[in-house]
Amino acid sequence: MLAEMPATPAACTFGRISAATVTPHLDRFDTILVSAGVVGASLSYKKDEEIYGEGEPANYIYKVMSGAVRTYKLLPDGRRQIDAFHLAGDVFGLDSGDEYRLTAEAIVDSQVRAVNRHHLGIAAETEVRVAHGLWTLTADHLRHAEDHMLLLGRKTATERVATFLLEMDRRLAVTGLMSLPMSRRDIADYLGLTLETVSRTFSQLQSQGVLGLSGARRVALRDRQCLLGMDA
Amino acid sequence: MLAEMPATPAACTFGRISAATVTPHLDRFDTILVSAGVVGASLSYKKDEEIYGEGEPANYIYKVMSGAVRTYKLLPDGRRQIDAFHLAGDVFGLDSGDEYRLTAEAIVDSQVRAVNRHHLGIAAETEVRVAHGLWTLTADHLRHAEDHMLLLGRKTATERVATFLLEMDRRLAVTGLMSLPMSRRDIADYLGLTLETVSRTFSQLQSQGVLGLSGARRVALRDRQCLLGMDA
DNA sequence: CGCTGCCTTGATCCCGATCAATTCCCGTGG
DNA sequence: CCACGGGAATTGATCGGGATCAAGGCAGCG
Repeated sequence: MLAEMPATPAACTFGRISAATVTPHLDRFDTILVSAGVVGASLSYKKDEEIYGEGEPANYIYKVMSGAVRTYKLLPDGRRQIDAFHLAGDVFGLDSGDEYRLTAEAIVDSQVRAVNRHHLGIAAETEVRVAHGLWTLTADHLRHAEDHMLLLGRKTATERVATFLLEMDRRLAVTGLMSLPMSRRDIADYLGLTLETVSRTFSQLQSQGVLGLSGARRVALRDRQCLLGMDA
Repeated sequence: MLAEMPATPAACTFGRISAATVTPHLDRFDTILVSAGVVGASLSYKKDEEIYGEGEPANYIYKVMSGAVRTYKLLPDGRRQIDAFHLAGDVFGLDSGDEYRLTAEAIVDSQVRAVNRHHLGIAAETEVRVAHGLWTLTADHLRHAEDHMLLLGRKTATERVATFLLEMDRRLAVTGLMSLPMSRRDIADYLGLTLETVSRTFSQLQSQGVLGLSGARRVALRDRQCLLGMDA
């Protein structure tokens, strides 16, 4: 088993789920794993550590247990497009095909669960729920990508930021206050903007009272209705 | 059976494949159909006719037999983002979930084959090849979406047009001359540009000798190497 | 042959990018 | 606890690519 682990994980434990950071009930991915009869390995990555690189053999499918992960593509000159942020509970790395089409990096110190793709593939051939579950997860990613293409192709800077804030609010705000794991540059590369434009738009929304900032990463949405209106 | 057909098709025949326009050998989608034991219905749509609308119940999965189809999303004020062009042999409409997330329209008079999603879903539960095939098709769409997000978020106008030309060349150029089914506006809404910018970029590429235009829709790539360089 | 919709081309504008300082946190060590 | 260093964020000034506004041109089709 050890031989098939991704290279140089910061830490590595087997067969034990660190349940504290993910809701205890079985989600769709866990159900797939149970159906497939595989467990996977827990791995830890430090901030900015690469989990896998574009073009590498796609041997694992991952689930975020704690922390946050970005997946992105680069142009030869370094321009970067982040296609998604993956938070606790999210699955990433399920590109079909032999190679990863994106690079994945931990945004902050993160724990992930890595599941061997080959094992899942075998299970999918006999256990329909596994195949169906993997399809559904992929379709969810496609849905997000479709929405994001509309944002990148047609929305204004303010609309992009409003969409981003509502998405993050939905995904990680428990109390109405959210603490963003990602930098302004990450947000910019996700929204197809520059970090300056993101920063300016945040400031503008704050001065309009739509937003509360306590430190750059701590955001409180004060007027969701207004943001929904800006979202277009 | 008739009751489950999409509303008001321009024409409708059953159980017969108009094989002239699609390669005769069984492709991946046909293999799925054979495994699932379903055939589907042939339908014809006129230029600009809607095949399905965003938000409608997603009852069918389609394959283009001849012609071309665009799938897109709209913002409330009419801004449009085309997420993909579907040409002969392509499958579209396989959003998982109950509703279509995009609108599909024929770009030119087109024939499509419609397959009942419910039947496929049932087949997928017993026949693993069906489930696996649907997953793979969805993953292909996701791959395209990932590439397109990079284009929409980070590429310049010239790079976008170069990418588009190479994509169309790959997909529909048999002889080195291709005849585009879509208008400048369609191309613009696909690339996240205005039709004027697309037109200007075409003209510029022609004057550079990279491109040959004989009528707006007939394009010959004279220097693929140069386009590959521009593609970034 | 003419009409109508699509396309091209031109002139100008403006949103977001770029260039350029500060300023603000936040983590670290004293 | 506070002082400090340095990366991250904010803010300002200016630029420019692509959008917008506005005519023509052309081709495909009746």
